[in-house]
Amino acid sequence: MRMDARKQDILLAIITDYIATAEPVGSRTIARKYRLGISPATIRNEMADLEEMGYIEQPHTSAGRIPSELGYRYYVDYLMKRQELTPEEEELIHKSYHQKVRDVGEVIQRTGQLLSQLTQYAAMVLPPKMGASSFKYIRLVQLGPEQAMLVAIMDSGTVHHRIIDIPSGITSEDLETISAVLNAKLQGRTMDSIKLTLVKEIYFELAKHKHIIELAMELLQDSLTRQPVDRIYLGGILNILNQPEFHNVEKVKTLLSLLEQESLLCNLLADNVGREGVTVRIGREIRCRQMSNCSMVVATYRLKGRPVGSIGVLGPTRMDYAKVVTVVECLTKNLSRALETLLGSGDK
Amino acid sequence: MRMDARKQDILLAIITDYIATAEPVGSRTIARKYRLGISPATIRNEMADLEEMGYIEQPHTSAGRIPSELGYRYYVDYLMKRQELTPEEEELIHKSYHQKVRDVGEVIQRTGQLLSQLTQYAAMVLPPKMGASSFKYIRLVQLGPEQAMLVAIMDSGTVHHRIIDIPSGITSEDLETISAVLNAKLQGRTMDSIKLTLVKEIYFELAKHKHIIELAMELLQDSLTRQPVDRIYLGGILNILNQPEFHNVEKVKTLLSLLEQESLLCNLLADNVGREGVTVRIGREIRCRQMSNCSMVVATYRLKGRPVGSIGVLGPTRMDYAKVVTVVECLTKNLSRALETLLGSGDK
DNA sequence: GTTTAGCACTCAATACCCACGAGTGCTAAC
DNA sequence: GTTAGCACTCGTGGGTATTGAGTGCTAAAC
Repeated sequence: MRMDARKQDILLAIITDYIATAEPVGSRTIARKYRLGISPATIRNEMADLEEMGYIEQPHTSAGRIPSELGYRYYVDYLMKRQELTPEEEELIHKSYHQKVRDVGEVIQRTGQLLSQLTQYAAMVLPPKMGASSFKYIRLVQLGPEQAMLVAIMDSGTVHHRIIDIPSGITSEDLETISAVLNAKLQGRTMDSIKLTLVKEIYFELAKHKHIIELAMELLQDSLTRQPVDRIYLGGILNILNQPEFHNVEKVKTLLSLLEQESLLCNLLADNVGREGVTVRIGREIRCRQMSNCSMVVATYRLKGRPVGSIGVLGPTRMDYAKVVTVVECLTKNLSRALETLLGSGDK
Repeated sequence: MRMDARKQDILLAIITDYIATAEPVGSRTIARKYRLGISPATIRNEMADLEEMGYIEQPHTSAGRIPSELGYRYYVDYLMKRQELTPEEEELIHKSYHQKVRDVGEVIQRTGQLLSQLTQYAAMVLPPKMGASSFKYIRLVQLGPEQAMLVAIMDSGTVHHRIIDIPSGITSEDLETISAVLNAKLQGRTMDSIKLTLVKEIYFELAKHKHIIELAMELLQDSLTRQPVDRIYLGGILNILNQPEFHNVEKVKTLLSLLEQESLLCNLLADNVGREGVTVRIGREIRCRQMSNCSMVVATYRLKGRPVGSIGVLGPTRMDYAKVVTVVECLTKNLSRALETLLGSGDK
């Protein structure tokens, strides 16, 4: 699948130039800008080959060449070299992560902002997955005669809450009893590890409060299933409008309509959780027809060694991969570290 | 400030037509479509008057007229008649508000979705203001050796939480003591009503735990100031791109850059909290230069009689005011009612 | 005095044409 | 294998003509 050195040089030149200018690049341009020591005519011959091999294509006969998806893939896999961050960028990152933060959401948000700011594309951050974190504290608080608030604090530093209906006979004391039982049984357990046996135990424990047991069970069940529908951080959409490929409003509309579907984005990101390193998805490699002219760069961050979420950048296929990959990698590490310190070495 | 009936008819025709077509409307069109029993020539004369009075203007000599901001204002104040909702729309609203909801955020979100769906413009919803609601339950839970989670449940059904640093000497029991004191002192009090005297009382109570008192105070203080920076619901931006006035990408960019500044939107909405009924802000009446070609329709919703937040629609000045005003009014009522039932008649 | 028909005028939008130039592929010479 | 030369393609940009919607004004009709 590798090609000879000169073809590589030319392909690299084409891609580099196209990423920088967004204009189809011709043989003259390459000969002039990238001193490869060969004439335009030779370059043309090589380009004809490259086109036949599927790495580049021509928008129309009298235009230069642009990279194909295959071309980008080759570039990302073999040609691209990391583009180190500038000292200013390093500084910005460092400052961002050393501000005082109050909750996980804030760290997530700050990461997203950095991501879009540094790359100038759209940024997405999937918050830490609930399933892998364990219960720290659970509490039911009466709100009204028929409503109560269920609050669960996880060791990952997230808080989940919801209002539930309760039968009108229930007193505050009842709720406290339930809270106590739930705490005793669930503390330290993860969402994922709540098995039927455990549920039975709780059931047994609560037998004396039979009138509320169904409520409690429903509630548990529901929490289990509903959590994954968490909100994603999405920012820097504006950046993407500065890209020439989105100068026509139709394109913008199709893209925005996709970005409005959070669940779709969640899935795209979640697919990646657990993978090692930085993943680059080019064009149709994102399994989404309307994003075929986009690319995604995604990586997974970890908490206490476990992969819990991922961050990603979305831009046109003509994206500055070298830069983006570096940024994503760097921020993944920083995010992991920030979460670690935020949530203390409160491991177990 | 009122004008004679015929001028009103013509102004109404111009605005109605322009809202529907987004095209400058000429005298012929009016004579043909709106059978006012007068000839184009007469209409032209009247139009010249209306232009002189400032209600309409001409993009260029050989085009029809479009309403000016003043024209829209006159329309909204005197000419517009409510456009009732269709049975299907009523049905949609009814269904949305009778689904089971789990927390206030969900109601907010659903309202926002309805708002953008029914109007086809961008929708904004400001969540219930914290300041006016009172503490129901407060709790500090240890997360790690130097972190704890502070959770506050408000009677408005919202939950606030943040991670705080704690000196490493503190035990879970300490935290429970603090929680107990805070609960005793703050339960039933509103954010706004926490005065210095109360803070002193808490201070006194906690004197024996002197080593953590500063923490607790800082925490309180901080909660007080930081809460208003709450997240706003924003949706249906896509709708607005369908409007012909946003067919050029530059416009889209300036608008989006504004919409990304949540705090700005919050202020725009918050300005309105407390006002009776539905407020319409046309063009530069929104105090924001870059939104001069937009209008906002805003209304305040209530909880237990107190105004706590507001909802609004943002669209081009050429907006279907009749429809939007009806929708906003209707959803405000529904939202108020939904919150009321969600949070129970747990009044005090 | 008000309304209307007629008419000359304006001006954005559209279509069309043409020249330009960037870029190619091919051929033949080096 | 490399390169210079050349004919060919085709999108772009600028200029011009045409069109048509709409106006303001004037004079006649009501």
